[in-house]
Amino acid sequence: MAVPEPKKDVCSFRRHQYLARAGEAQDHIYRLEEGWACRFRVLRDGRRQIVALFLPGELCEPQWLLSHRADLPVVALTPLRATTIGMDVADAHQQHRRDLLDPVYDAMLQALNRQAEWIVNLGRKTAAERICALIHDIFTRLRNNGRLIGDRFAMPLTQYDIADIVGLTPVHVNRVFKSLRREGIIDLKSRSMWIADPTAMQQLAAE
Amino acid sequence: MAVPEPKKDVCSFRRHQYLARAGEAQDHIYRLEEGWACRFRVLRDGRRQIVALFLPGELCEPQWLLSHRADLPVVALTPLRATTIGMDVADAHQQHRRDLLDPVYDAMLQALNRQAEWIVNLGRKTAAERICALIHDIFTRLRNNGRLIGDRFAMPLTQYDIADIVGLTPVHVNRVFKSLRREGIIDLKSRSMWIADPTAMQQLAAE
DNA sequence: CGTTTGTTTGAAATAACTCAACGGGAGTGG
DNA sequence: CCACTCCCGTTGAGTTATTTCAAACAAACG
Repeated sequence: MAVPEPKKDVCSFRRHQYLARAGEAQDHIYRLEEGWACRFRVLRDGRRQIVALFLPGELCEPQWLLSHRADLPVVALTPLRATTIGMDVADAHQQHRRDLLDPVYDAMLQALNRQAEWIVNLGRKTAAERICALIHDIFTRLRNNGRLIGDRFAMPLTQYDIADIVGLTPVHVNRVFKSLRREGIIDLKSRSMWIADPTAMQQLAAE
Repeated sequence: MAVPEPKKDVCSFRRHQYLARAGEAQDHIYRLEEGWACRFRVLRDGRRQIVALFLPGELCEPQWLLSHRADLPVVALTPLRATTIGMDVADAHQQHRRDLLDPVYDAMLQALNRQAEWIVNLGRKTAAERICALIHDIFTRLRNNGRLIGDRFAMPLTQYDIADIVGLTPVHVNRVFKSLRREGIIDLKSRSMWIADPTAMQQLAAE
């Protein structure tokens, strides 16, 4: 009996284009092939906080397969190429296709753990520790997805983006970067980053 | 054909007793009947951050059914009574028992949303806003579970606990409480809390 | 080539922290 | 029943990390 593989449509987004609006119904999730995206929340007075970061090679918002709904907006941080994974995969439930479902559950569990980690970062770490934690997290995830370029990796985030991830001011993010650079811990030019020592970086992140 | 209902064992814990240690394998989850618990993380230098709060009537760590593992420790904040929900419920997958599974998935989705909300609170809100958000969240959840006592509700958290939730110092938590009390927004005595106006409280939480 | 977006820096203001001390209440043991 | 301890709440004074405001500069962009 032939079970059809789920169909994968390709789609692309411009920078700052929405992948989902708050409250919108969703009948598919994304897998990012190229480019970065994030989920965020804006308070009434304009304060903005990014609550999830999606890197190339990762599943974006796997929990939509359970909730069928985007609770928060998702927007492209860079130009983006993605494939869609439709709800038909959710029917794998009935088809005993754990092989299709496991990556989705896995991504959900990872998301849950990463969010817990960010609560720790925001609640209990200094500015420098938060930024080092972010850099180390990005480095590790890009490496896991085979996205290192020599001893460097893409860092397309602006200092405003980073500020909205680590819960600081863009100005202060800039000062921390300046200090990390001065001490030779990182090198960052034209959206490409190098870090001297990943293990040392993890220490600085107070992991 | 008779499908057996999942068996529910009752168990109880003392305050500060662990429901799970970090990294431990788990073959069941809990439903809290009475008492509060939390998941937390301690950094090497002792800084502590609570990343999830579990109130009476709620499922505790539903994602264990997927991961079979406690990534972070869970501890009782008060004396605790709970029932267990075993892995056999996970087999509901194969039995098409969505009726058993839905509450679990629902709890997972709620946990995910609450965590996102806390990232916003910690990243972008002032001390008073964070504490009001916590009070409002607790009030709402207790009300949803029918745990209000007249116009009051149980608040067994110490100011140390609260500090570790909202990412502040116990001393500063105390000062914020003092100010909320002075303005007649809350009343708190002998572990029982009253709030003047839930809607106003939500406003103070910067929503 | 002008415009916009992002980075960098300085000086002053402030929210939250640290340190230190005291007081009350709840157990506990004599 | 008292004394002792421990935990928790409370308060004050001084310090610091981060923000705010303002401005200039660089880079990307159409």
